[in-house]
Amino acid sequence: MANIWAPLARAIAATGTDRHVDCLIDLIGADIEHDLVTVTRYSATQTPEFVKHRRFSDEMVRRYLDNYYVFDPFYASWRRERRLGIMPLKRLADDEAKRGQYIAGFLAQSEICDEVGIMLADGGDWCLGIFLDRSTASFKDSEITLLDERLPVFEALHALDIKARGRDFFRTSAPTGPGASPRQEPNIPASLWPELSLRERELVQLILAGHPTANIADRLGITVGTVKNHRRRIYEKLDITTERELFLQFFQHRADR
Amino acid sequence: MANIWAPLARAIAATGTDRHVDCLIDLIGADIEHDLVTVTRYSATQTPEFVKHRRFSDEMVRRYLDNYYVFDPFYASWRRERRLGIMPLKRLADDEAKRGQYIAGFLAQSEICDEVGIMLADGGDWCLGIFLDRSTASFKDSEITLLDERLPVFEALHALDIKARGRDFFRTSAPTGPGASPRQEPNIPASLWPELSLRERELVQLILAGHPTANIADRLGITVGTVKNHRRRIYEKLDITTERELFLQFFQHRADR
DNA sequence: CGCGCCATATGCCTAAAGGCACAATGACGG
DNA sequence: CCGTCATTGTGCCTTTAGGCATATGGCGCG
Repeated sequence: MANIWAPLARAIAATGTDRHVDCLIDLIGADIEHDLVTVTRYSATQTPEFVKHRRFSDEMVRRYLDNYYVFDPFYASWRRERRLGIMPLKRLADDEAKRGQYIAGFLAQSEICDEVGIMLADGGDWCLGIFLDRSTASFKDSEITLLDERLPVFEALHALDIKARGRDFFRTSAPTGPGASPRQEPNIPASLWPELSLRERELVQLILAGHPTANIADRLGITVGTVKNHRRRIYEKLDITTERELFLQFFQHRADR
Repeated sequence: MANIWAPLARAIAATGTDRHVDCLIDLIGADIEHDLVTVTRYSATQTPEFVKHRRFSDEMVRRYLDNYYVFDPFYASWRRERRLGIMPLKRLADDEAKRGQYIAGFLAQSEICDEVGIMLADGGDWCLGIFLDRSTASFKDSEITLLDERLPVFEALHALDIKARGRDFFRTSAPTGPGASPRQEPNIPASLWPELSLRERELVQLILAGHPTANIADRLGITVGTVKNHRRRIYEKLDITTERELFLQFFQHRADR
């Protein structure tokens, strides 16, 4: 336990730098024995990206991206459910045929007998999957519990890294609404207002683009009353009471960058 | 030990925000029993600043700043040695006469029997001192050791906060309350909207700063009707019809720079 | 002197946002 | 199963912004 503090301090200091992922791996694996690590990015709509590995073979990376990702139960889980958190391989209630192929084919060839994924939100419909792998012994429940306890720290570190890098979330095309028709719509970074749900972010995007409530209702196919409800909920979460304060918060965020 | 992870995640997420110091206090005191907390900033050349306290008295704050800081052994240590880290009161190899006065005078009046300082670099010749205080029992060596182990994490968090704020000197002034009271008001460049009169520019400044019509009327000593007239005139000149379009025009002007 | 601009004021009405309460449904986790 | 959250909906009321018209006085300019 005492050897967690140094990797933790390093991971904190490394947010926003190129060392972030490496330090995050060090932290996650600090007192969980493992034989190798793979880091992959999953999207709900695109093929996975292989980010990094430790003690894994480049040949197996190539095979994964060529073929085996199709059978990857973690990837399938992300596409189906978008679930974040600690995910042990043996808990994936996946299609048994696919999981069988993943284990018999890919994992066996990689000499992996068990795997646990740490799925962290990565902006948009992407997640970052950091996988600890074992060659001979399976992960114990106590080890999974340890990772579960520490998950909020991993998530906070990764969120901070995204924020420090200032990546934008929405990329919208040109709007064609009546009234306010700006040439350039405000983009809301993923790191801004993390307490908002996806729907609420959609609402905020339209509000900040200058659309009045009735127009937003039309666009989203909901009633004016529902838009008002969302507005109230958003204002509550952001501790404001008016639309103009929303503009100001956003303006301040932009001014701080 | 399991209850360190939630405050740790919160402290990570709070870096660069107004909540940083509060979350840092929560983290430091998470499983170290204490009765009250004081947070002070020391410079090698200026008088101390009292940043924040928990369960301490405003009267004692006043007395400290009026008089007792002169006898503060932590302050003296900082001025003399600039030493950072975990500093228990009983380890301060200070002038015994001064330490005696601090304990007999200030600490006794505050009903504090022991104190440990966590001294973090704060930019320039300043440090941030977060002090855990006990009223009845002294801090144990094992508790000090625990803080020593965790110090790199506290340091990394605070360094990250400084970096995120982009300031050489960290300043924790009173946070602004909810509502439209921005830290930084929009400035309207002279080249923007040259068709506006001086008075109209004054109005726009206040509108963009988030003030509603009634508030603007009060500030300028005119009636609500007059403010509305000005609004109408401004909107005519800028070929818009609503306040939100004014925000958008301004926002676009800023985005274009 | 007349005109236009600016700043200020009044009155009335409409549209829209905000405030509040309540309700239903589905998904998720303990 | 229960509680929580997100999403959607309804209704009623109040507050505020916007729309429109009119008026007055001061100032500068042709």
